[in-house]
Parts: sequence; C-alpha cells; structure tokens
Amino acid sequence: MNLKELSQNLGLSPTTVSRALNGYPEVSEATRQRVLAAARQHNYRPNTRAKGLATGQAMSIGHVIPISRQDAMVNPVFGDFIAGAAETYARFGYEMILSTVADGDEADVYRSLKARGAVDGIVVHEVRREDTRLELLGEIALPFVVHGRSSEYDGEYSWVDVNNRSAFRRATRFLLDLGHRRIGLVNGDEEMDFAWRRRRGYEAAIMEAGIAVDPALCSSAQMTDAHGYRSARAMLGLPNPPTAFLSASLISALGIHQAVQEAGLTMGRDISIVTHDDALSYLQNGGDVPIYTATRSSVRQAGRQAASLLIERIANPDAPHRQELLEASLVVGRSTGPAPA
Amino acid sequence: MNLKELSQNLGLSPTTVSRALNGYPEVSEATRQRVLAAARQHNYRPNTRAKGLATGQAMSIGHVIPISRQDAMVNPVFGDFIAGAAETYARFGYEMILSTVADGDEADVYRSLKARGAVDGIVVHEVRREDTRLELLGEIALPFVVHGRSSEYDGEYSWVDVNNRSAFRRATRFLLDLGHRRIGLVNGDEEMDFAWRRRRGYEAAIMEAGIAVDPALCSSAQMTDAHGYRSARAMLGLPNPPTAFLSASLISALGIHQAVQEAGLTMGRDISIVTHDDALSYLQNGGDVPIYTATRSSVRQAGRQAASLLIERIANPDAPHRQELLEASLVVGRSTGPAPA
DNA sequence: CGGCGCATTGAAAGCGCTTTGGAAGATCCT
DNA sequence: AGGATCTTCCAAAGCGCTTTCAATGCGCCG
Repeated sequence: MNLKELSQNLGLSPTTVSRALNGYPEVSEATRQRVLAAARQHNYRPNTRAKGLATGQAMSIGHVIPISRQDAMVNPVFGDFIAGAAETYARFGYEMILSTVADGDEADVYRSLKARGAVDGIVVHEVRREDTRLELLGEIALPFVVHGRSSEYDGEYSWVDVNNRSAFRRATRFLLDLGHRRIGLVNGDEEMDFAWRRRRGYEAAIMEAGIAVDPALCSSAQMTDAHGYRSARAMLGLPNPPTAFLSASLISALGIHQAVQEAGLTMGRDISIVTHDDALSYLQNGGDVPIYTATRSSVRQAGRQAASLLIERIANPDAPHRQELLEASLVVGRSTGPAPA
Repeated sequence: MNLKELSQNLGLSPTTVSRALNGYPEVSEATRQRVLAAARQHNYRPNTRAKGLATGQAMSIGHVIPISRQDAMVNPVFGDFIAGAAETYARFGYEMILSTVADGDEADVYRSLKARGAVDGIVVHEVRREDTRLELLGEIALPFVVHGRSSEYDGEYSWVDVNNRSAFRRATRFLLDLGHRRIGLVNGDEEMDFAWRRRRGYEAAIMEAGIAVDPALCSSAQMTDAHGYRSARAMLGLPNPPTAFLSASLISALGIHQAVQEAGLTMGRDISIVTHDDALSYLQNGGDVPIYTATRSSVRQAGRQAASLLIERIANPDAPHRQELLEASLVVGRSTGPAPA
C-alpha cells in the first residue's frame, strides 16, 4: 500500500492524504479522521526512502564504531550505550545506522555516509586524546556529537562525557582517607581521552596528599580482565606492593580480584579495590551492597543524552554547541577497607 | 555533487554516467574511465535514498534486539555478533539498521520496517523455544535469518546456531570422565532455545552415565555474574554438594568462581568448572592456557555467517532455506581436574 | 551505394513521497 | 448581489537515481 493507492481508495488526491497524515492545517478535521482511519486499517506507512528523498532528510543517525586493528576488540560498553541511544531515536522517529571500521579508516566511512546522504548526523565513539576525526567531521560539515571529549582538539563541539577526572580524584581520595598510601592504578589505554583524564584525577589526589606518583604503580592498556590480572600480579610482586587498586572498569577489576586471591590476599581486608562501573546491564556489581566500591555512571544514560543532543543539533545546526558533563557517584561496596597496619 | 551535476560536468547524460558507474557494458571503455576519474575526483557517491527508490532495494538489514522489560538487559554477546555481521555487510554494500524493542512489541517494529521498506531483511536475535516472531515474519514476507533456533516452530527457515546440545553433552561427559558424579548446571533462561538445548545435552550425558538428574543441581536464569554466584552458593550449601559446575557463560562462571572461593574451595582442585565461552573480545578467558575449561564458539563468526546467509536469501528468496550448525570446541583450561576422592 | 547491424549515447518515464501554486466552492462583508 | 476572503482540495513539479526505448553515427556487406 502506497500513498497513491491509499488516496485512490479514499477518493482523495495524494496531496490531501499526505497533508492529513503529516498534520498540516489545511485539511478539514473530518477528512483527516477519515484518512487516519484508512491508513491504520491498511497499515500504511510512508516509504522511508521516498520520504527522505522528498524532504532531504535521512532521518537516521550513524554510529561508527572503531574496532582496533590488532585485537579486534569491541568495547563492552558499546551495547548499553547503543541501547540508550536507540531509546531516544525511537521516540523521535530516527533510525540508527551502525557500521564498524578498523581504526584509521574512519575518514572514508564518514565521507561516504555524508556523500551518499545516508545519515543526518553521527555519534563519535571512543575518542582519543588526539583525534583527527573531529576536525574531519567539521570539514565535511556532518553534524556530530562525541561520546567523551578530545583534549587536544580545540574547536567547539558538542559532547556528553562523564567527569572522569573528578570521579577518579574522589575515588583516590577515598582510598587515601582509609589510610592507603600505595595505590595501584589499572587504567584503560591512556591514548583514550577518558583514561587520560582518569589518570590526571588519580595523580591530582595523590599529589595533594603529598605523595609522589610511582610509575611502577600505574598500568594502562585496553580494559580486559587479562590486563587487570597481569597488572595486579605485577604490582603485588613489587618489593613495596600497593595496598589498594583503582580500576578502570568492572572487567579489569575481575582480573585484579583474581590476582589478589591468587596472592592469598583478601579483598576488602588486605587489599582494597575501587573500580569504575559503567552500570552495564549484564555486569551488575552485586545487589544492595555492591561487591566493589565503585565510581558509577550509567553509560546507557550517556547514550540517551548523546542522541538527544545530536537530534537537537541536526534540527538546529547553527545553535551554539552543547556539552553535558555527567557526574559519577561513588558507591561503597565490600571491596574497600582501612589500609592494613 | 549529484549525478546531474557530475554528468553536466562531463558533458554526458546522466544515463551514461549512471551506466558507467554501475558497470553496464554499453559504455565505451574510454568514457567509463573518464567518468570514474571524475567521480573519484569529486568524491561522488550516489544518494542512498534515491538509488533505493529507483531500484526498490533498501540495501539495509535490520537487527531488532529485544530488551527484556523487567531488567532492561542487553545481551553481552550482542556487541561481538554485530561486529561480525557488520564486517559482512560492509563487503556487500549493505547498511545495518539497529533498533531495540521491549520484548513483546516486536510485531509492531517488524511491520513498520516492512511497510516503510526500510530494510530488505532481518536478523532475529535471542530466539525463544516458543517464539511467535518467526511465523509473523513469514506472514509479512520479510526475509529473515535467525541467530539460534526455535524448537517449537516447525516451519522452514534459515538459521545459524551453535550445536549447544552436543557441546554441553561433551562438556558434561568430560566432567563425568574425571570422576565427577554431582554436576551443577548454571544455565541461561531456559525459555531461550539455546539454554534449553544445553540442558538437554547435560541431561543426556548424565543419564547416559546412569545417574539421575537432580533438580536441585539445575538452575536457570539470565546469565549474569549475580546469578552464577547465587546458584553456586545455594548448590554448595546442599547436604550433598556438587563437585563440578557447568556454566552457560563466562560471566556466570565469574560468579560461580566467586562463590567457590568464598566457600574456601579451590577451583580446579576441589571444584571443577566448565563454561561456555562465546569468545567475546573483552572477556578473553586467559591466554595460552585458558583459565576456564570451556566449550568455545565464536559469536562473531556466527554474526558473519548469519549476515551472509541473509544476503544470499534476499538475493534469492525462493531458494531453499539454509542452516549452519557451528560445532563448539572443548578447550581445557585450569578450572577442571579429577573429582576429589 | 543503400541498407544492415553494432556500438554508443540520450530523452524521458518512473520509483513514492512532499510541496508549490492554483482553483473551486463556501462564507463573509458592504 | 457581488466581490473579497477563507476553507478545502488538487495538479504538477521535483527530490536523485535507474532503466526502457529510441536515436545517432559508424563500419561493412552485397
């Protein structure tokens, strides 16, 4: 069933039917009702491509997710972020278009999406401290919103981010207040902006406490359980091992925990762990009393807000850019306690 | 830059340019080269919507992912499956369209995608033992491929699935061969087809060994670490506790491990664990020697194959349906050992 | 040399929608 | 009553592409 058929069915012109369906005022209420009823009855929906062609809007938004070349890793955070964004798109009638790309090849994908008019805008994922993508997107005039920030880029742009620095500063301070003096940082890849900010938060708190930052206590790599395990094991093997760990994700925390136990230590007594928790739906960090003390921020919520921001931006490309900084909460679980004497 | 402009630029008609770009034989090689060069130079790409409208093909494929209503859970497997599918789509020029839907509301989404011509086909995720979606998709004549199978549906359809039954049967047998007689099953939600098949595999092996299946040793729910933890704890508290666990995912295995350790037991010595491992990129189950003994099957590979199958099906809707059954491998890690005497 | 076949190009219609620019009839005002 | 003004509808153009059908020019054969 297409518009023409529907209108013939009703004895009206396509013009009138189109207007009735799209809420234009120059249709009498009576015919509008008649049209709406018929549309419902025949399950008529305007053809996406035809509508897009006529209006010049794709009504869809691209998510280009980088897959690192070496280890073909998909960010675990991705599923929940997407789920949040999808909620918003559904409300506003947008479609989500997903494509993956080996990192480095983003430029082609962006250009192609733009040139083909496949999307109205783009969400930029996994942004690095230095990231050429933002400038590129500016050049090709494709509206975008960034999940995260790019410190080294100084153009104006819209983003949604967690206050990573303050979260890790607070978390570090929390451990310091418990008497810990040697705190291991198991961070994400510090080329990534969020990880870098977390590092700065950690260092700030350490230095404010008058302690020197020990490079042997800082490790950074992609956030897997394996990296957590290896880093923690190495640090626990030091002559002067840490009494606490700060972890960049629940997944690395699992690895750290593993190493802690293998060393015959008990989490929450001999060793404290604070982790960042992205509130992923399938890794729940316990129930009422969380297993891990954690800085928590919902990545799904970030997805929702990024999508809203972008939709707004597309509707109003000349409005000033907007930024949303989400504060993480610090929830206390069973993985932390006073530093052993 | 659109076709018209490009053709004027070249002093040719849009017809010829279109033909040159799409590889039709009735253009001279000289002009074809000229056209291709100009297209590259101006970064011309045909407008997706216009092309789709003209050809009647959307060149895009829908992934409708159900989000359970109660706990808003996104399947952790999802990211890697999608990544695999996206690889294939990229090769064939398809776009991936993602939408989420509260379970139960799938019908609307499918109908809408079909009526609007937004997609050429659909991948069905998280299929249940009884699942009305397959029949529905048949009715509305939307080509689809299922990731998994639906036992209670007896129409013909195309699917890609892991041989869950045989995988779990082998895993159970492996534990039996090690002398274990009481084996706890921490399964996924058994409304889901894959979990049900795993259960049948487990039961088959148990019964083949002449042992009765003990319902107290079988637990089933969504695969979270919390569920793993709770189930294992409960079973370990039984008067006659299991000496081994079979887990439906690495994530539940983490919870089981947790409970095992809290009970003062050592994995691989006092208690054996075998888990299914979907080979997710961010949960690597160790390096050369896996931490967990596991039945392993790459969900990313499944994504690739599902996508291929669907593309083929779209090109050739009347060909007989195809099925692909992936065999899981059983890799031995450090989590299993002979049953304690 | 006229006509045929082949190679190459174009004009124009059509995909399903929106939207501009009327037009017809109803309503209102003087 | 008769023009002005709404109200309500429609014809037709246009979005950027593909594809059918036709046209042109060329070499070649008898």
